[in-house]
Amino acid sequence: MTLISLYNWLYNRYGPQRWWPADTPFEMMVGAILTQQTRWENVEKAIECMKIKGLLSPEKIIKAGEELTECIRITGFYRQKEKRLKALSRFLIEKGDELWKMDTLSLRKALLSVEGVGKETADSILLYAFERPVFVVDAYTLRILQCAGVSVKRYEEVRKLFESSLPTDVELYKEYHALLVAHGKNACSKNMCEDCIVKHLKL
DNA sequence: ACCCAGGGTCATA
DNA sequence: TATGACCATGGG
Repeated sequence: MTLISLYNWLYNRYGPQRWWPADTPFEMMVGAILTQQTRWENVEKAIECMKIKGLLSPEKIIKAGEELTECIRITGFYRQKEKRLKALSRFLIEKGDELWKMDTLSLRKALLSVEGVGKETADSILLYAFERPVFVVDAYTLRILQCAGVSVKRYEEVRKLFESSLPTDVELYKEYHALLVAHGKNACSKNMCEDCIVKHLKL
């Protein structure tokens, strides 16, 4: 059992996921902040609200007040997330187009310097907004590997494990991470390792 | 009533 | 480096 056959197993089980569900790179980045430790369904509501209020741009967000607060309240941690959205917006306005010319490593470092953008959020943005071949590791990824009997290491090591075991393919990375989340939500959430089907796959 | 969600930061040891 | 507290609303 390899990570490639795990992908095939997940794909056969759940089908194509077609992530990230967003119309623009900026919308994707906003979603990445808002979905931290939060159900995606509530993020969708928040983003829809922001669209209706015309707040879905960096320029509007840095100037926004109570309107923005009310839109994102549903996603929880909303005081933090409001600051984070503003920090991200300031960052994007300041850097402008040069971000798209940067090499992936520099871009990753730059993203990590933004308040509220940690490893997973940065890597999500790199993969889904900037289309860079970076494998996104999250809590589900670690848990599923654990369920499957793979000795789980730290974040960076797991990322390198996937990146070195798979062809460097942005579309593959996108689907794979989405599939891991799909399976995680379905059968491998917290304290559900016994029901997590991948443990029977013998990796 | 209780557990958890598509994390990150900060203080502490 | 590695834990733990904290952030906060909403769904099961």
